[in-house]
Amino acid sequence: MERLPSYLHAIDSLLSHGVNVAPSKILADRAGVSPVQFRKDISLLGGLSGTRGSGYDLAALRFELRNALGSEVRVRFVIVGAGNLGTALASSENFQRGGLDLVGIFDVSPQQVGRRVAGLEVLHDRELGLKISSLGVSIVVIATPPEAAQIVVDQAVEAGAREILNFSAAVLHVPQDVEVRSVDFAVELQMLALHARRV
Amino acid sequence: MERLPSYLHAIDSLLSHGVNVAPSKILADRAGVSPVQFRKDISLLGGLSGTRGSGYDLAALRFELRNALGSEVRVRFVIVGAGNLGTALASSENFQRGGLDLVGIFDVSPQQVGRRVAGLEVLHDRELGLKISSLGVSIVVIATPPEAAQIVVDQAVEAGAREILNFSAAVLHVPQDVEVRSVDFAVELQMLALHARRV
DNA sequence: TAGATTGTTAATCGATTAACAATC
DNA sequence: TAGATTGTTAATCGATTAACAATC
Repeated sequence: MERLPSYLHAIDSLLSHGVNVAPSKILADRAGVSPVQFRKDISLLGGLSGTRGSGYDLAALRFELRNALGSEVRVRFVIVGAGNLGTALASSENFQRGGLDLVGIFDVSPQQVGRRVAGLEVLHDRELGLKISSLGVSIVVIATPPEAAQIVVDQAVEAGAREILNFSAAVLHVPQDVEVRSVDFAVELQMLALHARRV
Repeated sequence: MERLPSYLHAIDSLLSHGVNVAPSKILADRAGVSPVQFRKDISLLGGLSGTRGSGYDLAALRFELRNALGSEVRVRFVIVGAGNLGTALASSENFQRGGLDLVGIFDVSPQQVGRRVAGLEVLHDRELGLKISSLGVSIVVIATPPEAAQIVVDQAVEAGAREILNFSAAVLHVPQDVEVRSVDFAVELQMLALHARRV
């Protein structure tokens, strides 16, 4: 499931080069997986769009994928923390394919509040709860220092957020029905350091 | 294995609060995993340091973990891309526990080159290869736009890098003996969006 | 001893891969 | 038909969890 977006990306890239049909080998390579895994994933989707002997009709496959990802339904998210990390995330823009809308950026620092980032004015954290409940925001991205993370999450969940993407080093505690995904730079690095030392 | 750093973090935090012995329940909770999983992981390490009935001697456990992670051997890494993302990563500092040394930051933009980030002067990309081979850098963090990522990786691998941490949206191709870990903001968001739409 | 907690074995689960039959 | 390529079944693998015996 987590590979679907990269499949979609591979398809878009091929379509923009004028390719309309491609075998799993090509598609899988562009998405960084094995051809078998690609085919397995696609077949699990149900509405098959491959043709034995030639490959996949990219337009049909794209339709299937977008359907599976539910990309027509737009989802709103906000970023808390307008420092370097928050700014980088807000500016990345590649979240736009995929039906995602960034509708708010928050910070507590007077230096950040009022600044414009990615076309949005940075608001103070105290407005976070209201914004979440009034706009129906369900995803909150945490780009704050670890000390502030849990407090922000508690406010966000209280206001109705149900998915948290955590870029701080903090371990977050949330109710059962809230999903948390965490990205920890230090942990990722240490995994690689392990590999480096083993050699 | 990827959970070890967070166990270490939990231990350090408890030790600094004056706690010397703790049961798996407490430690696991702080690390965000189940007590069973914690015990399983620790027991897999070999040199056991838990006492039935009371819990783990934190100092001993810390020793075991640091040993397993090989934290005494310092590993050098560089960051390519000194934009918001690269700057955020360089400033995160929480990689320092763990024996990791940031020894270089690179960019192609004249506006970035010469600027100081996290105590280091930003160098031009063209110096990347030399720096990697002369300092024995094995980990390269990619914080460039996706278009530049593969080119940078090719240079880095050519110069001797063996681990890549990729924050760009590009799918990277490397030789068999090079390890790549990728963090894609858009993909993470889409996973959460999936969850949001399902509700 | 009784209570708490570890360490381990076996069961479960899910994801990946191998092998191959189906078919364009 | 022959070659290429998909779709599926079964085997494999690894990681997680449940259950419980060991023991402080």
